[in-house]
Amino acid sequence: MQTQSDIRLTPQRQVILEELAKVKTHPTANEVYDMVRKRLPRIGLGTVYRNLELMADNGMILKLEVGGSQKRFDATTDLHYHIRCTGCGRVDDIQFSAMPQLDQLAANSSDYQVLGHHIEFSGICESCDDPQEAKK
Amino acid sequence: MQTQSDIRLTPQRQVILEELAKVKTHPTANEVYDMVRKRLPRIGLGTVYRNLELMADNGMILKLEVGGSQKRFDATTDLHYHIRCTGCGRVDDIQFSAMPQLDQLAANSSDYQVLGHHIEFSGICESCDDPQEAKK
DNA sequence: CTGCATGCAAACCGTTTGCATCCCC
DNA sequence: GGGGATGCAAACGGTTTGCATGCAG
Repeated sequence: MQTQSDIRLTPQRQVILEELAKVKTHPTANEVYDMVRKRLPRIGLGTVYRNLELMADNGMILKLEVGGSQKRFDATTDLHYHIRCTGCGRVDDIQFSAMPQLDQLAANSSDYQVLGHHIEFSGICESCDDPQEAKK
Repeated sequence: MQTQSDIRLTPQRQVILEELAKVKTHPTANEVYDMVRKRLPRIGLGTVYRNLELMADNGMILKLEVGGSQKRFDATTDLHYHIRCTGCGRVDDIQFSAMPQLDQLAANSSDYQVLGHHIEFSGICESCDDPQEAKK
């Protein structure tokens, strides 16, 4: 919960940030790596992971811990929801207003100190909306 | 989306199911393995994974694709929400009624064929509610 | 000159899979 | 006897980490 005060903006970090901001998808670390590598061919995958993690901790970007085996990253940090295609795994934004009041409900019905929430819808995206692919 | 018609109830499967039903937590595959191993010492981890996966496909149990690196399993299959402790990673149920109407909202504001949703709250559980542990 | 950041490669961890054996129908 | 289920161990994919080098302050 720190601010971005103390993070040095190295070329690598800047490029990661720019490339992430450039896409509306929610790329995995590897996808970010691929995008960034076009501009910085010698960058290491470890650096990408380290910096994505660091920026997420700093609140500069969002780390999405959605279903599926890979984490995804999002340059848009305000509260919004996502939908994941059970066919191909892609993740899109859901365009309706967030419901911060849910946190209150949760706080009332648990012993936790509630910090926030995330809603993840699942469905079939247009490209996968083919009787064949639909399963699994 | 098949029914449990065609699944053979082997001793291993039965024990997995029983042990899972016995706990209110949402154990990871490894935790299930540990519980089951007390009764079936020779069971393999692969068998546990295979059967959890199979039962989830059959709708007999729920596979929770929550945040964090591990999948968790739940013997309660009706729609309900969860809260995950950012300190220790434990997952508890949230006791308020589900909101199936959210799916309609999502359907209206996306090009997906919406299948369902899950809400995951995050917070600090009682045991971790110690200024020291709270971070990270 | 000092420390943080990087590239690289090896390690790690959760999960999946191939295979030989076993057991139930 | 045949097909699925099991135990075991090796492979796998995504992520993390140790380490030597590089670069900025």
